[in-house]
Amino acid sequence: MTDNIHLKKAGLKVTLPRLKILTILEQAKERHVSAEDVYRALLASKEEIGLATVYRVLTQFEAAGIVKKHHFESGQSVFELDDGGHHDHLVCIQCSQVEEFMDQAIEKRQQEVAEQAGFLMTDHSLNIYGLCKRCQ
Amino acid sequence: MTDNIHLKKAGLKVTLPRLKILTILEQAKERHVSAEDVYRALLASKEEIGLATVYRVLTQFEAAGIVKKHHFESGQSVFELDDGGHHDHLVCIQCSQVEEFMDQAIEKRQQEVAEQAGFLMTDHSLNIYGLCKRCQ
DNA sequence: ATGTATGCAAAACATTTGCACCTGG
DNA sequence: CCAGGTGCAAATGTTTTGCATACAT
Repeated sequence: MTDNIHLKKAGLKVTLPRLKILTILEQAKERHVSAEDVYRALLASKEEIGLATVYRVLTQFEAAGIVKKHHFESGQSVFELDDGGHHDHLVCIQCSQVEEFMDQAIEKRQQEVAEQAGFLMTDHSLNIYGLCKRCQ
Repeated sequence: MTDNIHLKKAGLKVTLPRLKILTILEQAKERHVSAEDVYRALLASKEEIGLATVYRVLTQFEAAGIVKKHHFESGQSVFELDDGGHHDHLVCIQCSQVEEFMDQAIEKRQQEVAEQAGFLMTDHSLNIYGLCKRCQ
């Protein structure tokens, strides 16, 4: 299975917790999940994996470039599989659902703004908060 | 003094802690400060104000539109006086210094992106992370 | 075998809250 | 005087860590 390769390539031992967590991230209905979400999903599938391990594994995955971590307003961090493509987020303040978008014009202007300020941009995050279609 | 008016207009009693905290926000070298920063500044000026009060007052100030609260990557929230004008942020990942900017083209595109997705935008935050001039 | 991962419980943070006391209008 | 504000300590919610045990290679 391709998951093993993913992990090995990242220099991580192929362990059951890591595989399970990776599977959950791949099969989650919502692409953007919190550590707690992952933990609950593990419990639901009768896995004996501690919350501490979930945090440790997600942190390792982030360092390995397997997932991306975001800090929305909610207080807890959310993770999503990193498919390599950059995008920004629309976050519903009612149902917490997250949609992704990507706008070349904005990306370009950001780069220009950073340059103009003498900043060496390493990263950026743009989140639009509001009510999604269903919550209005 | 204009601070009293600020507070009264917000329906807040003019108390010593509130005045002191407002003064600190106005006189801070760095416009963007954490609750802890404010608390330390109070200690430095020999004020007997608890950290809980700092949080309470800052939260009230936010509700009253006196300050804005931001969640950068750092884990703690930072506050800045709200002068009414919207702007986004350039955050130095080394020295934590924050610069402000505002770009009409980006603002406009954001609005369009939200509309296109059927989102009713209530708020948005754009943060560019990187190394500031001095830290490169 | 052996170095790395894990589970559990405890610690560490940032922030909030309950409650008795104090204070501004 | 008295509603509202404050200080302190304890509670909360999230994330991290120490350590003895279990597991992958």
